[in-house]
Amino acid sequence: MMKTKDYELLLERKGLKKTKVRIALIQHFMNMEHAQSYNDLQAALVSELDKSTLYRNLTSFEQAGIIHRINDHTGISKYAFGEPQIHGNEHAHFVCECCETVYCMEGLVPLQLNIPKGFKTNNVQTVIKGICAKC
Amino acid sequence: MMKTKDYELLLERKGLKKTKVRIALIQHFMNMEHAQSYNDLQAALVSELDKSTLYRNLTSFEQAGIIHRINDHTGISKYAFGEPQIHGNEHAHFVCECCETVYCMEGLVPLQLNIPKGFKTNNVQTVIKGICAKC
DNA sequence: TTCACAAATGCAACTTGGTTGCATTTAAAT
DNA sequence: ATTTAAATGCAACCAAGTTGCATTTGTGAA
Repeated sequence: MMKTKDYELLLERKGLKKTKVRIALIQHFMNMEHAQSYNDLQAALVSELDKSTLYRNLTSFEQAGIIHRINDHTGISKYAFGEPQIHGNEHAHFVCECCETVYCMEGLVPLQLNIPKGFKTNNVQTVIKGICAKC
Repeated sequence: MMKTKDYELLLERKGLKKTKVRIALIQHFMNMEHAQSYNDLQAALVSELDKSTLYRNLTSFEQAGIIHRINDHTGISKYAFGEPQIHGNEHAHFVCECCETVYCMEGLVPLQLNIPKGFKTNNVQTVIKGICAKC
């Protein structure tokens, strides 16, 4: 997929400084296929990363479109590589009720709702709960 | 719709004691057309209700199917009268990006996702963000 | 009606995800 | 090498929600 050093190009393109923390973070996101919580990240990035630094970088990355934030209805935000918009529509997320892993589901969400008059839809977010292939 | 004292029948039927707090709570839910946050409830139920009592009752009510909990992706749970299951499918929720009001949307959510092999879907929750009729 | 018991309440203390203010450090442009 | 704005780390903080425990209250049986 991505060549070595592509994360540096990514940071450059977004006008973000290439700091140690950011490079470690972005590499980790590229290696993980599942969404990561704050705790996942803190545990994975061995070198005791500061809480506020981590959260601030997650926010920067999200704003830059490097990662997207996922709310899996546990109240705890998770983050995954890539922008939420795929083909102009948001993708759905699958939350395993057993292992709590969050998967990004490719494929559009065809949705025909009867929204009442006067309501303007901006975006639709779908969370699917169930049991994943591993459980 | 509901006759006077129906909330008492509701509590009885669910095997819940008819306490002052519960009667006030359930009446409030019946009068409110929109989802209520902890703060909404605390502000509405004038008689300084205890935090843990309120949360515990919200949990009981949810388990009994009197109310349902809604996650509108702000990280703050909201609660609305009624069960989430309508015709065997969960209804969608509309969150106004302006006034933050959460509306329960009637009507099914027809959904055709390509869930990968080995994934078992239990339920689907949809949050629609946009601008409501009042804003 | 009263008695007894389980369940509900209220209080305080705690947990946790996330934020903020500020001094120090560092990336990178000149 | 110098400068400067942005990033980091630390501590203190905030808010949503939970827990343990003593007290009160609803309810069913005597």
